[in-house]
Amino acid sequence: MTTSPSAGTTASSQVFEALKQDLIRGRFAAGEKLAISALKTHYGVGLSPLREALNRLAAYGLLEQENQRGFRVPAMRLEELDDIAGLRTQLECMALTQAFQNGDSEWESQLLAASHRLRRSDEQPDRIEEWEQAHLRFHRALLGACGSPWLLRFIGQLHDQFDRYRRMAPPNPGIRATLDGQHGALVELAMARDIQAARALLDTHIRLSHEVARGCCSPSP
Amino acid sequence: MTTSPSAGTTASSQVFEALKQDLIRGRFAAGEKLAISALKTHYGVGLSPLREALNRLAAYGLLEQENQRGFRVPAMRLEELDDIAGLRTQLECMALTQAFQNGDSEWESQLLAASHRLRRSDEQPDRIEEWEQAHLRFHRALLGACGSPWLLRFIGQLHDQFDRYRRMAPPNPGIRATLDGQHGALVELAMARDIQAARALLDTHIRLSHEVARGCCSPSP
DNA sequence: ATTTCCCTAAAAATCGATTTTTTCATCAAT
DNA sequence: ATTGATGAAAAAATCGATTTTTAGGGAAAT
Repeated sequence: MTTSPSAGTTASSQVFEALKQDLIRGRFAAGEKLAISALKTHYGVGLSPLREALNRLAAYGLLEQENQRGFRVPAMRLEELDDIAGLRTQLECMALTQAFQNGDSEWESQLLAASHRLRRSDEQPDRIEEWEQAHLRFHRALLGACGSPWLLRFIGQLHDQFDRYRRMAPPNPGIRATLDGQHGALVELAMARDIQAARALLDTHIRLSHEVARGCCSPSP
Repeated sequence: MTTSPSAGTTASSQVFEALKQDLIRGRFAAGEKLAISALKTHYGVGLSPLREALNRLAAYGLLEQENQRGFRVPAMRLEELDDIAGLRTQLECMALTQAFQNGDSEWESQLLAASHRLRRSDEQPDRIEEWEQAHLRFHRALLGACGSPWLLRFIGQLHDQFDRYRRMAPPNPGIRATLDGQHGALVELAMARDIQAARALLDTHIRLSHEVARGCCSPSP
Protein backbone atom coordinates (compact mmCIF):
# COMPACT_ATOMS: atom_id res chain seq x y z
CA MET A 1 0.00 0.00 0.00
CA THR A 2 1.52 3.28 -1.12
CA THR A 3 0.76 6.47 0.77
CA SER A 4 0.48 9.39 -1.58
CA PRO A 5 1.53 12.77 -0.20
CA SER A 6 -2.12 13.81 -0.05
CA ALA A 7 -3.83 10.65 1.13
CA GLY A 8 -7.05 10.98 3.06
CA THR A 9 -7.84 14.43 1.71
CA THR A 10 -10.45 15.42 -0.83
CA ALA A 11 -9.50 16.65 -4.28
CA SER A 12 -11.43 19.82 -3.49
CA SER A 13 -9.25 20.63 -0.47
CA GLN A 14 -6.08 19.93 -2.39
CA VAL A 15 -6.98 22.30 -5.20
CA PHE A 16 -8.00 24.85 -2.61
CA GLU A 17 -4.58 24.75 -0.97
CA ALA A 18 -2.68 24.71 -4.24
CA LEU A 19 -4.70 27.55 -5.71
CA LYS A 20 -4.46 29.54 -2.48
CA GLN A 21 -0.68 29.31 -2.51
CA ASP A 22 -0.50 30.23 -6.18
CA LEU A 23 -2.70 33.27 -5.57
CA ILE A 24 -0.59 34.44 -2.61
CA ARG A 25 2.62 33.84 -4.55
CA GLY A 26 1.34 35.98 -7.38
CA ARG A 27 1.30 33.26 -10.03
CA PHE A 28 -1.75 34.92 -11.53
CA ALA A 29 -1.88 38.47 -12.78
CA ALA A 30 -3.85 40.91 -10.63
CA GLY A 31 -7.27 41.49 -12.17
CA GLU A 32 -6.95 38.41 -14.35
CA LYS A 33 -10.05 36.43 -15.16
CA LEU A 34 -9.60 32.76 -14.40
CA ALA A 35 -10.18 30.31 -17.27
CA ILE A 36 -11.83 27.43 -15.49
CA SER A 37 -11.13 24.76 -18.11
CA ALA A 38 -7.43 25.72 -18.11
CA LEU A 39 -7.32 25.40 -14.31
CA LYS A 40 -8.96 22.00 -14.63
CA THR A 41 -6.13 20.60 -16.68
CA HIS A 42 -3.44 22.51 -14.78
CA TYR A 43 -4.45 21.15 -11.39
CA GLY A 44 -5.59 17.80 -12.77
CA VAL A 45 -9.07 17.73 -11.26
CA GLY A 46 -12.63 17.70 -12.48
CA LEU A 47 -15.03 20.58 -12.61
CA SER A 48 -16.88 20.00 -9.33
CA PRO A 49 -13.96 20.00 -6.88
CA LEU A 50 -12.41 22.91 -8.75
CA ARG A 51 -15.55 25.01 -8.51
CA GLU A 52 -15.92 24.19 -4.84
CA ALA A 53 -12.36 25.39 -4.22
CA LEU A 54 -13.01 28.59 -6.18
CA ASN A 55 -16.12 29.27 -4.12
CA ARG A 56 -14.22 28.82 -0.88
CA LEU A 57 -11.45 31.13 -2.05
CA ALA A 58 -14.00 33.77 -3.01
CA ALA A 59 -15.56 33.58 0.47
CA TYR A 60 -12.05 33.84 1.93
CA GLY A 61 -11.31 36.96 -0.07
CA LEU A 62 -8.60 35.70 -2.41
CA LEU A 63 -10.94 35.71 -5.41
CA GLU A 64 -13.83 37.82 -6.60
CA GLN A 65 -16.95 36.19 -7.94
CA GLU A 66 -18.90 38.21 -10.49
CA ASN A 67 -22.53 37.49 -10.90
CA GLN A 68 -22.68 35.10 -13.82
CA ARG A 69 -19.25 35.58 -15.33
CA GLY A 70 -16.89 33.51 -13.29
CA PHE A 71 -13.99 34.26 -11.00
CA ARG A 72 -11.39 37.01 -11.11
CA VAL A 73 -8.14 37.68 -9.26
CA PRO A 74 -8.64 40.85 -7.20
CA ALA A 75 -6.82 43.95 -8.40
CA MET A 76 -3.91 45.25 -6.36
CA ARG A 77 -4.83 48.63 -4.94
CA LEU A 78 -2.53 50.79 -2.87
CA GLU A 79 -5.54 51.87 -0.85
CA GLU A 80 -6.33 48.26 0.02
CA LEU A 81 -2.74 47.50 0.98
CA ASP A 82 -2.84 50.40 3.43
CA ASP A 83 -6.12 49.12 4.85
CA ILE A 84 -4.76 45.60 5.25
CA ALA A 85 -1.50 46.74 6.84
CA GLY A 86 -3.19 49.16 9.22
CA LEU A 87 -5.75 46.65 10.41
CA ARG A 88 -3.15 43.93 10.65
CA THR A 89 -1.07 46.13 12.93
CA GLN A 90 -4.00 46.83 15.22
CA LEU A 91 -5.18 43.23 15.43
CA GLU A 92 -1.70 41.78 15.91
CA CYS A 93 -0.85 44.28 18.65
CA MET A 94 -4.10 43.34 20.33
CA ALA A 95 -3.28 39.63 20.09
CA LEU A 96 0.28 40.23 21.22
CA THR A 97 -0.87 41.88 24.43
CA GLN A 98 -3.18 38.98 25.20
CA ALA A 99 -0.52 36.43 24.32
CA PHE A 100 1.88 38.09 26.74
CA GLN A 101 -0.75 37.86 29.44
CA ASN A 102 -1.85 34.28 28.76
CA GLY A 103 1.34 32.69 27.44
CA ASP A 104 2.73 29.86 29.55
CA SER A 105 6.04 28.04 29.36
CA GLU A 106 4.73 25.81 26.57
CA TRP A 107 4.11 28.96 24.51
CA GLU A 108 7.64 30.14 25.24
CA SER A 109 9.04 26.80 24.11
CA GLN A 110 7.08 26.80 20.86
CA LEU A 111 8.13 30.38 20.19
CA LEU A 112 11.81 29.59 20.72
CA ALA A 113 11.51 26.57 18.44
CA ALA A 114 9.80 28.56 15.70
CA SER A 115 12.39 31.31 16.04
CA HIS A 116 15.19 28.80 15.70
CA ARG A 117 13.67 27.23 12.59
CA LEU A 118 13.25 30.68 11.09
CA ARG A 119 16.88 31.62 11.71
CA ARG A 120 18.06 28.35 10.19
CA SER A 121 15.94 28.63 7.05
CA ASP A 122 17.24 32.15 6.69
CA GLU A 123 20.67 30.70 6.05
CA GLN A 124 19.41 29.07 2.83
CA PRO A 125 18.73 32.07 0.60
CA ASP A 126 17.70 29.87 -2.33
CA ARG A 127 14.92 28.05 -0.53
CA ILE A 128 12.42 30.86 -0.36
CA GLU A 129 9.32 28.78 0.22
CA GLU A 130 10.82 27.13 3.28
CA TRP A 131 11.62 30.53 4.74
CA GLU A 132 8.10 31.73 3.95
CA GLN A 133 6.61 28.77 5.79
CA ALA A 134 8.91 29.23 8.78
CA HIS A 135 8.13 32.95 8.81
CA LEU A 136 4.39 32.34 8.82
CA ARG A 137 4.74 29.80 11.61
CA PHE A 138 6.86 32.17 13.66
CA HIS A 139 4.21 34.86 13.58
CA ARG A 140 1.55 32.28 14.42
CA ALA A 141 3.60 31.04 17.36
CA LEU A 142 4.11 34.58 18.62
CA LEU A 143 0.37 35.28 18.83
CA GLY A 144 -0.92 31.73 19.25
CA ALA A 145 -1.42 32.05 23.00
CA CYS A 146 -3.73 35.06 22.76
CA GLY A 147 -6.72 32.87 23.56
CA SER A 148 -9.05 34.16 20.85
CA PRO A 149 -9.64 31.76 17.94
CA TRP A 150 -11.60 34.38 16.00
CA LEU A 151 -8.87 36.97 16.37
CA LEU A 152 -6.32 34.45 15.13
CA ARG A 153 -8.56 33.58 12.22
CA PHE A 154 -8.81 37.19 11.09
CA ILE A 155 -5.10 37.79 11.59
CA GLY A 156 -4.30 34.75 9.45
CA GLN A 157 -6.62 35.99 6.74
CA LEU A 158 -5.02 39.44 6.79
CA HIS A 159 -1.58 37.89 6.75
CA ASP A 160 -2.43 36.00 3.56
CA GLN A 161 -3.80 39.17 1.99
CA PHE A 162 -0.75 41.12 3.04
CA ASP A 163 1.62 38.49 1.64
CA ARG A 164 -0.03 38.77 -1.75
CA TYR A 165 1.26 42.35 -1.86
CA ARG A 166 4.54 41.77 -0.04
CA ARG A 167 5.54 39.04 -2.47
CA MET A 168 5.41 41.41 -5.37
CA ALA A 169 8.54 43.12 -4.05
CA PRO A 170 11.90 41.74 -5.23
CA PRO A 171 14.10 40.16 -2.53
CA ASN A 172 16.22 42.67 -0.64
CA PRO A 173 18.94 41.17 1.61
CA GLY A 174 19.41 44.34 3.63
CA ILE A 175 15.78 44.70 4.58
CA ARG A 176 15.49 40.98 5.09
CA ALA A 177 18.30 41.16 7.64
CA THR A 178 16.60 44.00 9.48
CA LEU A 179 13.32 42.13 9.62
CA ASP A 180 15.00 39.00 10.88
CA GLY A 181 16.74 40.97 13.58
CA GLN A 182 13.31 42.18 14.69
CA HIS A 183 12.08 38.59 14.87
CA GLY A 184 14.86 37.77 17.28
CA ALA A 185 14.22 40.90 19.33
CA LEU A 186 10.53 40.05 19.55
CA VAL A 187 11.38 36.70 21.09
CA GLU A 188 13.53 38.37 23.75
CA LEU A 189 10.79 40.85 24.57
CA ALA A 190 8.32 37.99 24.77
CA MET A 191 10.50 36.16 27.29
CA ALA A 192 10.76 39.37 29.32
CA ARG A 193 7.02 40.03 28.89
CA ASP A 194 7.79 43.62 27.91
CA ILE A 195 4.45 44.45 26.34
CA GLN A 196 5.13 48.12 25.60
CA ALA A 197 8.39 47.55 23.77
CA ALA A 198 7.07 44.50 21.95
CA ARG A 199 4.02 46.34 20.65
CA ALA A 200 6.19 49.16 19.41
CA LEU A 201 8.54 46.75 17.70
CA LEU A 202 5.75 44.75 16.09
CA ASP A 203 4.28 47.99 14.81
CA THR A 204 7.66 48.95 13.33
CA HIS A 205 8.08 45.45 11.89
CA ILE A 206 4.80 45.55 9.99
CA ARG A 207 5.35 49.15 8.97
CA LEU A 208 8.68 48.25 7.36
CA SER A 209 7.15 45.37 5.37
CA HIS A 210 4.35 47.71 4.44
CA GLU A 211 6.72 50.32 3.07
CA VAL A 212 8.54 47.71 1.00
CA ALA A 213 5.32 46.34 -0.48
CA ARG A 214 4.07 49.85 -1.07
CA GLY A 215 6.95 50.53 -3.43
CA CYS A 216 5.76 47.75 -5.75
CA CYS A 217 2.09 48.63 -5.89
CA SER A 218 0.72 50.91 -8.59
CA PRO A 219 -1.59 53.71 -7.46
CA SER A 220 -5.27 52.95 -7.02
CA PRO A 221 -7.48 53.30 -10.11
CA MET B 1 -41.69 38.33 -19.83
CA THR B 2 -41.99 37.64 -16.12
CA THR B 3 -39.35 38.83 -13.70
CA SER B 4 -38.87 36.36 -10.89
CA PRO B 5 -37.94 37.79 -7.50
CA SER B 6 -34.42 36.46 -7.92
CA ALA B 7 -33.76 37.14 -11.59
CA GLY B 8 -30.18 37.61 -12.69
CA THR B 9 -28.71 35.70 -9.79
CA THR B 10 -27.25 32.22 -9.71
CA ALA B 11 -28.95 29.35 -7.95
CA SER B 12 -25.78 28.92 -5.94
CA SER B 13 -25.98 32.45 -4.52
CA GLN B 14 -29.65 32.08 -3.70
CA VAL B 15 -29.10 28.88 -1.73
CA PHE B 16 -26.16 30.54 -0.03
CA GLU B 17 -28.31 33.42 1.18
CA ALA B 18 -31.23 31.21 2.17
CA LEU B 19 -29.02 28.77 4.04
CA LYS B 20 -27.10 31.55 5.71
CA GLN B 21 -30.28 33.10 7.07
CA ASP B 22 -31.57 29.71 8.22
CA LEU B 23 -28.30 29.04 10.03
CA ILE B 24 -28.30 32.43 11.76
CA ARG B 25 -31.96 32.05 12.68
CA GLY B 26 -31.25 28.72 14.29
CA ARG B 27 -33.42 26.62 11.99
CA PHE B 28 -30.87 23.82 12.33
CA ALA B 29 -29.86 22.25 15.59
CA ALA B 30 -26.38 23.10 16.83
CA GLY B 31 -23.99 20.27 16.06
CA GLU B 32 -26.41 18.78 13.55
CA LYS B 33 -25.03 17.00 10.54
CA LEU B 34 -26.57 18.27 7.32
CA ALA B 35 -28.27 15.72 5.07
CA ILE B 36 -27.36 16.99 1.64
CA SER B 37 -30.09 15.21 -0.28
CA ALA B 38 -32.71 16.60 2.11
CA LEU B 39 -31.36 20.13 1.59
CA LYS B 40 -31.52 19.57 -2.15
CA THR B 41 -35.25 19.00 -2.09
CA HIS B 42 -35.87 21.61 0.63
CA TYR B 43 -34.20 24.43 -1.29
CA GLY B 44 -35.20 23.10 -4.69
CA VAL B 45 -31.77 23.07 -6.31
CA GLY B 46 -29.39 20.51 -7.70
CA LEU B 47 -26.32 19.10 -6.09
CA SER B 48 -23.69 21.38 -7.62
CA PRO B 49 -25.05 24.78 -6.59
CA LEU B 50 -25.91 23.39 -3.17
CA ARG B 51 -22.40 22.09 -2.58
CA GLU B 52 -20.92 25.37 -3.75
CA ALA B 53 -23.07 27.23 -1.23
CA LEU B 54 -22.06 24.83 1.54
CA ASN B 55 -18.40 25.36 0.72
CA ARG B 56 -18.79 29.12 0.86
CA LEU B 57 -20.59 28.91 4.20
CA ALA B 58 -17.84 26.72 5.60
CA ALA B 59 -15.21 29.25 4.53
CA TYR B 60 -17.34 31.96 6.14
CA GLY B 61 -17.51 30.09 9.42
CA LEU B 62 -21.20 29.24 9.57
CA LEU B 63 -20.55 25.55 8.81
CA GLU B 64 -17.83 23.07 9.61
CA GLN B 65 -16.51 20.79 6.93
CA GLU B 66 -15.15 17.48 8.15
CA ASN B 67 -12.65 15.70 6.00
CA GLN B 68 -14.70 13.25 3.98
CA ARG B 69 -17.91 13.24 5.93
CA GLY B 70 -19.84 16.26 4.90
CA PHE B 71 -20.96 19.43 6.63
CA ARG B 72 -22.00 20.07 10.21
CA VAL B 73 -23.62 22.98 12.03
CA PRO B 74 -21.06 24.28 14.56
CA ALA B 75 -21.80 23.57 18.20
CA MET B 76 -22.78 26.44 20.47
CA ARG B 77 -20.07 26.96 23.04
CA LEU B 78 -20.19 29.53 25.81
CA GLU B 79 -16.47 30.00 25.39
CA GLU B 80 -16.93 30.89 21.72
CA LEU B 81 -19.76 33.31 22.47
CA ASP B 82 -17.47 35.15 24.87
CA ASP B 83 -14.74 35.23 22.24
CA ILE B 84 -17.11 36.58 19.59
CA ALA B 85 -18.64 39.20 21.86
CA GLY B 86 -15.30 40.40 23.19
CA LEU B 87 -13.74 40.72 19.78
CA ARG B 88 -16.85 42.31 18.36
CA THR B 89 -16.71 44.96 21.06
CA GLN B 90 -13.09 45.78 20.32
CA LEU B 91 -13.50 45.89 16.53
CA GLU B 92 -16.71 47.90 16.65
CA CYS B 93 -15.26 50.44 19.06
CA MET B 94 -12.29 50.76 16.75
CA ALA B 95 -14.55 51.31 13.75
CA LEU B 96 -16.75 53.72 15.70
CA THR B 97 -13.80 55.96 16.47
CA GLN B 98 -12.77 56.04 12.84
CA ALA B 99 -16.33 56.64 11.68
CA PHE B 100 -16.61 59.61 14.04
CA GLN B 101 -13.42 61.01 12.53
CA ASN B 102 -14.27 60.36 8.87
CA GLY B 103 -18.05 60.65 8.86
CA ASP B 104 -19.44 63.45 6.72
CA SER B 105 -22.95 64.80 6.45
CA GLU B 106 -23.95 62.02 4.08
CA TRP B 107 -23.02 59.54 6.83
CA GLU B 108 -25.13 61.50 9.32
CA SER B 109 -28.08 61.43 6.94
CA GLN B 110 -27.83 57.69 6.35
CA LEU B 111 -27.54 57.09 10.07
CA LEU B 112 -30.61 59.17 10.84
CA ALA B 113 -32.56 57.34 8.15
CA ALA B 114 -31.49 53.92 9.45
CA SER B 115 -32.36 54.97 12.98
CA HIS B 116 -35.80 56.09 11.89
CA ARG B 117 -36.49 52.83 10.06
CA LEU B 118 -35.37 50.89 13.11
CA ARG B 119 -37.69 52.83 15.43
CA ARG B 120 -40.60 52.32 13.04
CA SER B 121 -40.08 48.61 12.64
CA ASP B 122 -39.86 48.38 16.40
CA GLU B 123 -43.51 49.37 16.57
CA GLN B 124 -44.46 46.13 14.78
CA PRO B 125 -43.62 43.49 17.37
CA ASP B 126 -44.92 40.68 15.17
CA ARG B 127 -42.64 41.37 12.24
CA ILE B 128 -39.39 40.21 13.76
CA GLU B 129 -37.48 39.69 10.52
CA GLU B 130 -38.09 43.26 9.44
CA TRP B 131 -36.76 44.52 12.74
CA GLU B 132 -33.74 42.22 12.44
CA GLN B 133 -32.95 43.63 9.02
CA ALA B 134 -33.40 47.22 10.17
CA HIS B 135 -31.25 46.51 13.21
CA LEU B 136 -28.43 45.06 11.11
CA ARG B 137 -28.59 48.02 8.75
CA PHE B 138 -28.51 50.47 11.63
CA HIS B 139 -25.30 49.01 12.99
CA ARG B 140 -23.83 48.97 9.50
CA ALA B 141 -24.77 52.62 8.99
CA LEU B 142 -23.24 53.55 12.33
CA LEU B 143 -19.82 52.15 11.40
CA GLY B 144 -20.04 52.41 7.62
CA ALA B 145 -17.94 55.57 7.44
CA CYS B 146 -14.94 54.06 9.23
CA GLY B 147 -13.07 53.83 5.94
CA SER B 148 -11.78 50.29 6.33
CA PRO B 149 -13.48 47.67 4.11
CA TRP B 150 -11.63 44.83 5.80
CA LEU B 151 -12.65 45.96 9.27
CA LEU B 152 -16.27 46.17 8.12
CA ARG B 153 -16.01 42.72 6.61
CA PHE B 154 -14.80 41.18 9.87
CA ILE B 155 -17.37 43.08 11.92
CA GLY B 156 -20.14 41.81 9.65
CA GLN B 157 -18.87 38.27 10.00
CA LEU B 158 -18.76 38.56 13.79
CA HIS B 159 -22.22 40.11 13.82
CA ASP B 160 -23.60 37.09 11.97
CA GLN B 161 -21.86 34.75 14.38
CA PHE B 162 -23.12 36.73 17.35
CA ASP B 163 -26.69 36.71 16.05
CA ARG B 164 -26.64 32.94 15.87
CA TYR B 165 -26.29 32.97 19.65
CA ARG B 166 -28.45 36.01 20.36
CA ARG B 167 -31.36 34.53 18.45
CA MET B 168 -31.51 31.59 20.77
CA ALA B 169 -32.82 33.85 23.53
CA PRO B 170 -36.60 34.30 23.77
CA PRO B 171 -37.90 37.82 23.06
CA ASN B 172 -37.84 40.11 26.07
CA PRO B 173 -39.71 43.43 25.67
CA GLY B 174 -37.96 45.09 28.60
CA ILE B 175 -34.48 44.41 27.35
CA ARG B 176 -35.54 45.21 23.82
CA ALA B 177 -36.69 48.63 24.99
CA THR B 178 -33.39 49.27 26.73
CA LEU B 179 -31.41 48.27 23.65
CA ASP B 180 -33.52 50.47 21.41
CA GLY B 181 -33.00 53.39 23.73
CA GLN B 182 -29.28 52.86 23.34
CA HIS B 183 -29.65 52.94 19.56
CA GLY B 184 -31.23 56.36 19.79
CA ALA B 185 -28.61 57.58 22.21
CA LEU B 186 -25.84 56.36 19.90
CA VAL B 187 -27.25 58.52 17.12
CA GLU B 188 -27.22 61.60 19.33
CA LEU B 189 -23.64 60.93 20.39
CA ALA B 190 -22.71 60.44 16.75
CA MET B 191 -24.16 63.82 15.82
CA ALA B 192 -22.23 65.39 18.70
CA ARG B 193 -19.09 63.40 17.77
CA ASP B 194 -18.68 62.41 21.42
CA ILE B 195 -16.30 59.53 20.89
CA GLN B 196 -15.66 58.70 24.54
CA ALA B 197 -19.31 58.46 25.52
CA ALA B 198 -20.24 56.63 22.31
CA ARG B 199 -17.54 54.01 22.81
CA ALA B 200 -18.69 53.43 26.37
CA LEU B 201 -22.29 53.11 25.27
CA LEU B 202 -21.51 50.75 22.40
CA ASP B 203 -19.52 48.63 24.84
CA THR B 204 -22.50 48.55 27.22
CA HIS B 205 -24.86 47.82 24.32
CA ILE B 206 -22.94 44.76 23.17
CA ARG B 207 -22.36 43.63 26.75
CA LEU B 208 -26.09 43.63 27.42
CA SER B 209 -26.85 41.54 24.31
CA HIS B 210 -24.01 39.29 25.34
CA GLU B 211 -25.45 38.72 28.80
CA VAL B 212 -28.84 37.89 27.33
CA ALA B 213 -27.39 35.41 24.86
CA ARG B 214 -25.19 33.95 27.57
CA GLY B 215 -28.23 32.89 29.55
CA CYS B 216 -29.38 30.66 26.69
CA CYS B 217 -26.09 28.92 25.99
CA SER B 218 -25.17 25.68 27.67
CA PRO B 219 -21.68 25.44 29.17
CA SER B 220 -18.83 24.43 26.92
CA PRO B 221 -18.13 20.70 26.55
C1' DA C 1 -20.72 56.96 -39.13
C1' DT C 2 -23.26 55.34 -35.39
C1' DT C 3 -26.59 52.57 -33.27
C1' DT C 4 -29.35 48.44 -32.82
C1' DC C 5 -30.32 43.83 -33.45
C1' DC C 6 -29.31 39.10 -34.23
C1' DC C 7 -26.56 35.27 -34.48
C1' DT C 8 -22.75 32.20 -33.10
C1' DA C 9 -18.94 30.73 -30.37
C1' DA C 10 -17.27 30.46 -25.79
C1' DA C 11 -17.75 30.23 -21.08
C1' DA C 12 -20.35 29.48 -16.80
C1' DA C 13 -23.69 27.11 -14.26
C1' DT C 14 -26.37 23.20 -13.49
C1' DC C 15 -27.94 18.45 -13.75
C1' DG C 16 -27.92 13.29 -13.53
C1' DA C 17 -25.10 9.40 -13.06
C1' DT C 18 -20.91 7.13 -11.34
C1' DT C 19 -17.24 6.32 -8.19
C1' DT C 20 -15.31 6.47 -3.76
C1' DT C 21 -15.54 6.58 1.15
C1' DT C 22 -17.79 6.03 5.44
C1' DT C 23 -21.07 3.90 8.53
C1' DC C 24 -22.87 0.30 10.94
C1' DA C 25 -24.81 -4.04 11.66
C1' DT C 26 -23.39 -8.85 11.68
C1' DC C 27 -20.55 -12.55 12.71
C1' DA C 28 -16.38 -15.14 13.82
C1' DA C 29 -12.34 -15.61 16.85
C1' DT C 30 -9.92 -15.05 20.95
C1' DA D 1 -17.51 -10.56 26.84
C1' DT D 2 -14.53 -8.09 23.95
C1' DT D 3 -12.17 -7.46 19.88
C1' DG D 4 -11.63 -7.53 15.01
C1' DA D 5 -12.91 -8.63 10.42
C1' DT D 6 -16.70 -8.47 6.64
C1' DG D 7 -19.92 -6.76 3.72
C1' DA D 8 -24.07 -4.37 2.54
C1' DA D 9 -26.25 0.21 2.69
C1' DA D 10 -25.84 5.09 2.92
C1' DA D 11 -23.61 9.22 2.16
C1' DA D 12 -20.06 12.12 0.10
C1' DA D 13 -17.26 13.33 -3.63
C1' DT D 14 -16.39 13.39 -8.37
C1' DC D 15 -17.13 13.02 -13.31
C1' DG D 16 -19.20 13.81 -17.98
C1' DA D 17 -22.84 15.86 -20.41
C1' DT D 18 -26.47 19.34 -20.84
C1' DT D 19 -28.48 23.77 -20.25
C1' DT D 20 -28.08 28.60 -19.64
C1' DT D 21 -25.81 32.89 -20.03
C1' DT D 22 -22.42 36.00 -21.77
C1' DA D 23 -19.24 38.11 -25.28
C1' DG D 24 -18.38 39.74 -29.62
C1' DG D 25 -18.71 40.07 -34.70
C1' DG D 26 -21.32 41.59 -38.50
C1' DA D 27 -25.43 43.05 -41.04
C1' DA D 28 -29.37 46.22 -41.34
C1' DA D 29 -31.42 50.59 -40.26
C1' DT D 30 -31.19 55.37 -39.10
